[in-house]
Amino acid sequence: MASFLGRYEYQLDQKGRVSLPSAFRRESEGDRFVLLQWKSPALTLFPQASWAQTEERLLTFRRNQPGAWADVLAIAASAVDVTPDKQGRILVPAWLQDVGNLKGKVLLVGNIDRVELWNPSSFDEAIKSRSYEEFEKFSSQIFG
Amino acid sequence: MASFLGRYEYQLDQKGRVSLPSAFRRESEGDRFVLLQWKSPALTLFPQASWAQTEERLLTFRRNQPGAWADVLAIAASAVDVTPDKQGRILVPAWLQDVGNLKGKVLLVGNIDRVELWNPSSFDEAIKSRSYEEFEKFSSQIFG
DNA sequence: AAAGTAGTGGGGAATAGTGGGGGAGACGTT
DNA sequence: AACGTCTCCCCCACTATTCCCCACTACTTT
Repeated sequence: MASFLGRYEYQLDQKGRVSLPSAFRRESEGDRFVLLQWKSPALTLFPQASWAQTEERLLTFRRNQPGAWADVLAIAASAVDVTPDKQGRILVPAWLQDVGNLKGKVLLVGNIDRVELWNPSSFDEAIKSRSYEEFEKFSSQIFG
Repeated sequence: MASFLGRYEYQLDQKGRVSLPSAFRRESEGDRFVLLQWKSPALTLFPQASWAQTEERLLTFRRNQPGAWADVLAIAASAVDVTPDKQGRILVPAWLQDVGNLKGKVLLVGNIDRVELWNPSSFDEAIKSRSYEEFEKFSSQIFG
């Protein structure tokens, strides 16, 4: 299974393309991904394989929890299929650049089974705003 | 299986045609669709294949819940077969434009196994009127 | 030092959306 | 039966976007 780790700060060019770090390309078998926003302001990139499972979950949700239809729709509407070009870049559609607040530098962050795209300063804030005590507890449970 | 994702804002021309996004055309094998309204004010477009299953469900419904005959009839009456023309556009009959409140710009939204046609501002309202807390719960169940 | 790998930039061909002319067929009227 | 109207669909033309490809640079590897 893919395991995406590390952070890479790359350029979003004028055509809306970013390079996918070659380490990430190597990790994922196949070159099909789904890019979407579900957690503002970051964008999330799933390899096709794990997206298929997510899609299943969305479908059962839509069927069993009719009240959630708008949430399912919002997620599907924010998503796109993407495939890297020969240079290993993916195209970020304009509307996702907007909601992700991306222009110029983009931070590509590995998150184990997925990749997140962040505006570098939003990422810093998100990381810094953690509680130190909580992190202590958390990390000792994981690594202790 | 087809997986329709993303949002596209296209023009409904004076003849009542809208382009089906090429991404959607690629997803669906075959070029036969069924367009109808079952959830106001949106219109829904099913690829032939998944419509066949829906039709089965309608039939068993009409058989097992005789009280629902009028609902089944209403749905069947609102539905049309549509096929894109050589330019990839579908024709939206006038009565569906009315009930869908479509004129000028139309938002075509992927909803996994189907495509929805929305008046852009109705869509925004529908999306914005969701509860933030509910979505938090929902999305952590899906993506957590 | 040469060769390979990786990120960045941009030209140009192919694809996709938009608008409208015009012909074929359905239908209703005379 | 002939005529007119309306609808639908094919075709052509124009424009914008997308994506394929080549080139340049920096850095690493051999």
